[in-house]
Amino acid sequence: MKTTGEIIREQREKKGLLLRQLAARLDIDAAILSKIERGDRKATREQILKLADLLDLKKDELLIQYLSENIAYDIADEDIAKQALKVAEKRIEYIKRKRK
Amino acid sequence: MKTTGEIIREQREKKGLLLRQLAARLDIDAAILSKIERGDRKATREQILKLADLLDLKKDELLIQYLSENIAYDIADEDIAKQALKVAEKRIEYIKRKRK
DNA sequence: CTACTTTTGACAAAATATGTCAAGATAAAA
DNA sequence: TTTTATCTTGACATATTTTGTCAAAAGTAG
Repeated sequence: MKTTGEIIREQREKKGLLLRQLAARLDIDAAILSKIERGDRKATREQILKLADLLDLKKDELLIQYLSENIAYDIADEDIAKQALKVAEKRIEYIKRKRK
Repeated sequence: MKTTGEIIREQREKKGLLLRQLAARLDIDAAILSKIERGDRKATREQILKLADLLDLKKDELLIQYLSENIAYDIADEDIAKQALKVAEKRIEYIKRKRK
């Protein structure tokens, strides 16, 4: 299963971009982008959207990867992780229903 | 659907405890507990476990409520919330499989 | 070796989370 | 209705986490 960072690195290399070049466009130091690609640091939501744009990746797909990774990271250590996800799903349905 | 705060408040009242009393046992100001019960502030994971203990609630159940609420809060605004949850589930399975 | 890219770690700044306190709102008792 | 106790709210302080910079080390190709 690919990480968000791996997806980004692959696509950056496909485009022939250096860390330095892509980082400049993101307005951050190359060190951070390196860490993001390697999974040492999390990107921000804004950076993910910019990256999708700059690398011609589908925004929604990359965002799903990114969000799911954050969620998994938050609860993977919990024995009850799966149950928490199930309840979260119901909660979200509930919230969306209520908003209409 | 009940919030974690509502569950806590109900149980505190069932036990006949004042905010001040329960807060003291949690080692925080009553103001914070009030906010937690009303959904103004998030509890910490540690506080949730202590609360389950002090209020005779099942640790796992309260923790599931709490975690699911945090997850839902994080992504409820996203159109792709549900898809992110699905992928998160797969990711968690993947992580757990890998660990063994 | 040299020149270039990437990685790493120490540190700084910014943002967020967590808490205290005191004053205001609410409600029940006298 | 005044008094008393509880709860709520908002301003502020502190602590923790996140996000970033920089420079040196490590890796890679000519």
